[in-house]
Amino acid sequence: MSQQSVTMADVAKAAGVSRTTVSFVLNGRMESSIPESTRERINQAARDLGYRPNAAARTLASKRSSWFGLVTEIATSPFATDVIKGAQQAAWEDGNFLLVAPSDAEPGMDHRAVEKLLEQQVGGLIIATTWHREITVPANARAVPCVLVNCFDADGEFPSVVPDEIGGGYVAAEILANAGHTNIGHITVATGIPAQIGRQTGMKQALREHGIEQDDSKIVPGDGTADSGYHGTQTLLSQPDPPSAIFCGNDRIAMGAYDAIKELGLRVGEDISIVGFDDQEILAPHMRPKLTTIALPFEEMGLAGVSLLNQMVEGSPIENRQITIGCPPRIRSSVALHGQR
Amino acid sequence: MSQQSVTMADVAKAAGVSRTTVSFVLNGRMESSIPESTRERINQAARDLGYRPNAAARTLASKRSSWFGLVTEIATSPFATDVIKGAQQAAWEDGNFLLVAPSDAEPGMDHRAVEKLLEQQVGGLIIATTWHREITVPANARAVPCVLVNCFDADGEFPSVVPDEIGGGYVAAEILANAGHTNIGHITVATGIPAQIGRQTGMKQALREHGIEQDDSKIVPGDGTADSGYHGTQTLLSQPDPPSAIFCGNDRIAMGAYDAIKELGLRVGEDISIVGFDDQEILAPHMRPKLTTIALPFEEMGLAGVSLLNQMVEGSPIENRQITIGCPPRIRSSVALHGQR
DNA sequence: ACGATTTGCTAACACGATTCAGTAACGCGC
DNA sequence: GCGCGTTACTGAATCGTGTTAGCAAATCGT
Repeated sequence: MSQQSVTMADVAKAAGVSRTTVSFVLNGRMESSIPESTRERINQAARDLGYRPNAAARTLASKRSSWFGLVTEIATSPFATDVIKGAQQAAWEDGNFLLVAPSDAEPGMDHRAVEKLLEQQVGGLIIATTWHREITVPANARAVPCVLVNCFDADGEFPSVVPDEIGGGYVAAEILANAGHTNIGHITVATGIPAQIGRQTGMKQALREHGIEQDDSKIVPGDGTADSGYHGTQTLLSQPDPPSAIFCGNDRIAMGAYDAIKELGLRVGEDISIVGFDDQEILAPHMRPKLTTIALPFEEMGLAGVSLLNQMVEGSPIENRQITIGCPPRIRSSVALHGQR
Repeated sequence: MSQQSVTMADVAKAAGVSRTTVSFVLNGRMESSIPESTRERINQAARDLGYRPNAAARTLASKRSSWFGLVTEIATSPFATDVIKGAQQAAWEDGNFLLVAPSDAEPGMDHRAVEKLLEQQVGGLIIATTWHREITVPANARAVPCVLVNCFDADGEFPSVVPDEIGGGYVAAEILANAGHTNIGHITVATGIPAQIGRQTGMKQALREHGIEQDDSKIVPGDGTADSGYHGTQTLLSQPDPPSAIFCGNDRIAMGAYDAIKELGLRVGEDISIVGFDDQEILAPHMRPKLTTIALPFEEMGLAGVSLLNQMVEGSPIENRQITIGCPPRIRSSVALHGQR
């Protein structure tokens, strides 16, 4: 109906020049010598007619598209948002678009998603996961430059961007150590995944450097739920020498820990200090007291992924194929000074 | 480099037919009489060569694209995810794509976003917001069919999909009334927005039908934060005849309410019953006790939006321009029977 | 056995850009 | 007034597909 699309030819006619000239002017090709007067005339005509370039035609003719594909598990995640946001932002600034495809549910879905994206002529691919882990990349993803975000492949064939779990664990423990705590508990986020291994490694290192030794009984396995935090905390606090501080593997665990502590008649951030992990925005700043935690830099990871992809598409050499993004602490009110004075 | 794109012409040559025939077969045009044997030969050739259709060329030639544009505030929202997810799913099932553009930050951004999407030849637009409200639609959105999700325009020019706030408020109050509560408090989610007005209206209606009259002092204004829930609850419970149940305008308010109740030495779900609103997945099911709340149907709204858009694009008449999606209760453990026996 | 219909395909134009190769007009030095 | 370089453009091919119109051969009806 109102599909009265104005084409370059229309603009050309209106300005009294050829399509070629219009193309040069509108794309800002300066190497062709076209006087300011003509440029202005063409731009004016384009504006008057309400000219809107046809991206499909452009893609076809130039063999270069203005978008990247992002494959992610939309389903289970408040995190996906942040990755998308960061990637979106970076792409948008270069005039690029993000085509988001879901990789949920059945296996093989990701292969189909990549296939669909390739059909759309994406210039590059980002594959992102909601929790940090190893994945096997669908074979067809090799057709274009591809970057992994929050995940990695076994042989390191693909460049990847992951959070610095070790650094995060280190900072968490350091915060507690610096506050004077020497008896520190830890409830793990899960067992055997990069998040748990990294965070625990970082914690151990920080404690060692502060001359604190941590008994194995102070580390209790959790499963990422508030329930596991609740029970883990009960376990820790019922020991003969209960810790004065607990590093919780994630914010939900911290949430459960709060409940257990309060039920025992103790006060979080006074009697017992807590540090979480993830910095979930609808959780951590709203807990009482507000949770001190370590942020997972999803937005920055999405951003870094797109930057990396841009470099690859432009053919620049990649100096660093394994980018880790720092996990910055968010100091709030759940850690108390503990001390010997 | 590996851009060895296989075209229809290649498939045609391999199968020993013309390009036209390949196009017919691959698009499943049955009105042209082509024997099964030829079809099979062509399909085989396409598979062997790894043929992948070029969406840009297809869009250009057919003047119909396989994607919709979704404009949303990516930034501030765990909700955006769900809308995207629902829309994604619906679009995907019809072989369509969702092009997601951010409308954040500066005003005018949404206009630019729509412009960009139109350049990509989107066949329709969805404009979604993170909280239910009135918006002014960018003028250029009228170029293609356009549906509003979780928002609406002043004159109802555009079809919209919004949550049934009144129904949600009704159900929330009904849950409490049915449990035997007659003295019910309410902490509003904000002041003067559709969510507050609708939920409060629904609550009043339910209470009236149950023969319960609610004093104005039982309604305290909140601002959507946990803090306002905390203080609101203190206000309510320090009254001469404190309520036995509180309907919280959202889940974060409920979170604050929990803290206030526990601090007073009372037990949530036993001494005081709580109903929330939103059903934030990383919050409500993890609270202790698990929060009974009313869900905001973001995913369904995204889905409904795309369905509506599909109808419009196909030119079907729209029977219902103002779709409201129900807000279903999620019964958990924060409501206790209160009673006269 | 002959015209009419069906079957099985193909030629050719269109879509809206990009881009390479080329050219007409003009100024300028000598 | 001839050659040369610059300025200001334009023509035509190309990208990969959709789509209409039509053609040759096979089949059918009588």
